[in-house]
Amino acid sequence: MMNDTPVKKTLGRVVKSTEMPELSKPFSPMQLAKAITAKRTGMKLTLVDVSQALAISKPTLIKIEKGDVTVQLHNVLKVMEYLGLSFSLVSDDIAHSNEEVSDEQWY
Amino acid sequence: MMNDTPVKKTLGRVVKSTEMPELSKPFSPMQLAKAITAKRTGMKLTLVDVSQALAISKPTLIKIEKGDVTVQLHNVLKVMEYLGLSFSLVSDDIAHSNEEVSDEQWY
DNA sequence: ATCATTAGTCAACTATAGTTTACTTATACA
DNA sequence: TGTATAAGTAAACTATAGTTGACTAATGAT
Repeated sequence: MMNDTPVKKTLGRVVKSTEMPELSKPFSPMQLAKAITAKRTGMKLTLVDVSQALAISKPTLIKIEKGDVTVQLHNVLKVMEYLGLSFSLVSDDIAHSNEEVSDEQWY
Repeated sequence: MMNDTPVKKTLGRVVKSTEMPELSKPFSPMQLAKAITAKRTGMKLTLVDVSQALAISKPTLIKIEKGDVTVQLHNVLKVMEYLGLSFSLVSDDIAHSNEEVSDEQWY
């Protein structure tokens, strides 16, 4: 199954651009990792590009893109912001569903 | 403005339950921190409760609940999972908006 | 087949996150 | 107001994430 698409690079070079994972699926460190790699390659940036721009070492960046969670939240957030990725918080509220729908009258 | 609501604790004790932040607003470390505290207090768990359950020290937990980002992603995720919180990935796609809306016919 | 360029690994070192223990402050209840 | 419980802080120590520099492995172009 062909999962990668070649994309033109700045200097006229072609690089494998890894595919963006399904953002709708439940969050996992690997999903995050893949999204980061996909974004970076899609933006035609090398590990060194990002590494230099954010003052993060290449090995650390690689850890992040491998889904290693033993990294500082700080570093992950820096990378995400730089690449235009963000989180959204999801709470397992176990449905307040019906009772106490609101203080407001809605009908 | 009254921002906290007292809630019955397991041993018949009343504790300030901090309010859940707006999950719809843009993500920030502080939003995450507040959501975690809100969840924990809402579940009537003490810092020590969580700290022991997850084998994370109290100081580290406090760092997390203060929005300090110099903590391991690993620890943040453990706490979130335990409390029933999760992330959802958001990508600033800079609108593919119009062109190539979909492969499918939708009208 | 060779040459750039990028990705990924490794080892030694440095920086700092995380732990433990103890203490202080705040909160709720009697 | 005193007491129990929880939150938060501080310091010394330990564990480990992160860095640097050099090296190897892929990948794509010519």
